[in-house]
Amino acid sequence: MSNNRSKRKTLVCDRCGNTRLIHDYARGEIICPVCGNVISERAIDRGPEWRAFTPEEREKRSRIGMPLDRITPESLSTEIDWKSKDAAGRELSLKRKIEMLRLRKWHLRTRIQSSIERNLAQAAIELERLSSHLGLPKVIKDRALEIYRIALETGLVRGRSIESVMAAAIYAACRERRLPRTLDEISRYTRAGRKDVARCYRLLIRETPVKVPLPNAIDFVPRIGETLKLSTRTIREAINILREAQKLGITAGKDPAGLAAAAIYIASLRSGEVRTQKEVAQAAQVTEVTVRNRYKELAKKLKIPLPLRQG
DNA sequence: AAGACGAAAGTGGTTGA
DNA sequence: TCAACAACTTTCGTCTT
Repeated sequence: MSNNRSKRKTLVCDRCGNTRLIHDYARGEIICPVCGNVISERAIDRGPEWRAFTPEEREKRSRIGMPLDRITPESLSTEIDWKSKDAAGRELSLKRKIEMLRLRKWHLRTRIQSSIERNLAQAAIELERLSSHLGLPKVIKDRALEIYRIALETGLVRGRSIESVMAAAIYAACRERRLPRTLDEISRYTRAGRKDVARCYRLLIRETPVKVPLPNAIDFVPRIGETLKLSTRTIREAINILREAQKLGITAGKDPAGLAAAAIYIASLRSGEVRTQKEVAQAAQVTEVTVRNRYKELAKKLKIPLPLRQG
């Protein structure tokens, strides 16, 4: 298939010579679908070279984790005691006593402050690790840290891992900014696992003022379209299909990624930039069957005549 | 040979008693 | 806490191009 969008630099897999490479925007990588080679131009911060399909596998194969933290709060803090004597046991002057009182107060505050700061510092490391895996832009990272801070100040982190709360914060930030990342994608890189992250996320939504708009299939379209290297015209068409579907109210309760995939599939057939169900399904991270079911449904309800042929 | 199709059984999450 | 439930996945045999 010739590439009519020749602006994109043609890359060749250096292992098998394949030229049809898949751009994985989620991880900021270019991947060879033939041999699985990763041709990322960004040499740093690749995803793991292994793939895991079950939590057990993930556990077994993961070699990374949180840095060991031997610096406990106790080992760092000092105390200003309440005796009003100096080191030599002499009584202090009143002026000096008042000063010491102020110092103590300040010191105590600093310690509480610094416990939050320490947690945040740890969380920031985690954020950096996760977002480099996911290729997140700075706005999302900033917002995620903000949300995390809110969670921390609400006391949500206590008893939970920094990792999973941070993952939840990232997920919330992504949805808030309408840059959809699935829970799976985000939790893939955490030790905690999807379920834990989901629980933290729900808690986050319930217990804090952080509000997130409902997931919208249209938000998924650009990313899937990009992955499939579709023209903006086709992408726009897919969005229009979804708008129509939403007007008819047939999108409720359906996986937005599946709907987006179906709309893209239809649009691709219509525009002649044909993609197979398999390709679309892979890009949207749903199965072929779901694409099929959704697109049949959309075609029927929107009265799009079938079968669709290119042209 | 690859893609599309659909049936049937299985899975994980939600809801409501 | 349990069962019912809807949406999605897996698997597989068949049809179409």
